Amino acid sequence: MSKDASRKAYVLEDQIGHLLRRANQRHTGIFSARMPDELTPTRFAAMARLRERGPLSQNELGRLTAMDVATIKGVVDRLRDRGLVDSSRDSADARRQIISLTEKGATLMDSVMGEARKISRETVEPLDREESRQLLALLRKIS
Amino acid sequence: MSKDASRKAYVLEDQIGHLLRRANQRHTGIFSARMPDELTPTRFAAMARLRERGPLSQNELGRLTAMDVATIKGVVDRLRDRGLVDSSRDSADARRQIISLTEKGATLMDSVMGEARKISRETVEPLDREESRQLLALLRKIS
DNA sequence: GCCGGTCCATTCGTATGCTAATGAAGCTGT
DNA sequence: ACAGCTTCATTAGCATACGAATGGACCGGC
Repeated sequence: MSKDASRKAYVLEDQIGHLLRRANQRHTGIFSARMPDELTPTRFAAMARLRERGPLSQNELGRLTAMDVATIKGVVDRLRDRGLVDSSRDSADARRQIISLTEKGATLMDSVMGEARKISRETVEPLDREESRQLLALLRKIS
Repeated sequence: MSKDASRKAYVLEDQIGHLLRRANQRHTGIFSARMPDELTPTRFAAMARLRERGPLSQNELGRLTAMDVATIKGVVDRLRDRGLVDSSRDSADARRQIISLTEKGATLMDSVMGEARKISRETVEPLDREESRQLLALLRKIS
């Protein structure tokens, strides 16, 4: 009795954290099914930013993609290993690594933008247009 | 022109994947600020299931917490290292590892359930009651 | 009773993701 | 000019997370 009262119902399925984690799993699953192997959601995000903004310092790229310095470093290293980005010291500020898309990286991004849009749509496919608009708005509020 | 047309506006901030990732970051940040160090969101989820269901095979525990076999193994190993769960071979099925909460684990869970509820509330704190109800419903639909 | 298919756990490799510590470089105020 | 603060990048350590491969155990049908 008192045990039940102190427990109340803690239903994992109703917890925001668990639901966010599952929704994320759904998205990354769809992403990896549709995208070429050398792209992952985080790599794609970094390259999308570079495509949008042009060359950026590694630190700035991390901030603009919500990755901390350690994470963005790993992502950039792996993109460089695959020839999708280049890095060079900033001549004006020797602390900075300037990251830029290579030709190969830019071409790849051009070729997958269509898929990226499909992935976003497929992720919210169980929702109607108004629901998915709402979901984006609500997520934006807690980001 | 044609370049702009082929690109249209691909705004990272409007992509469901990016928003889910950011919302998740928010949640895990709040979680680690409020919970004791030995608990992480995934560990907590596993222990919450054990608390709710009693002893489970490692495989079943993984399914019930949406972790694949490799992930749940690591989580269980670390919980066992900390004395929060025990594991033993199932006498009825020699393939299975039965995972159960230890006394220490059960006591810890009892002591943190209040915090867990606060974490869920704080994660959706920017939303009003109706909005957070909607968010949970929408996320449930895409899980 | 055993063969083939399935299930369970483990291991390996790779990728995010975070904190903390370190060191180099830049910047600011005096 | 230089001391102290801040910024940038790197590294080490730990914890998810997943696919693929392996090997052992179960189970169904024959």
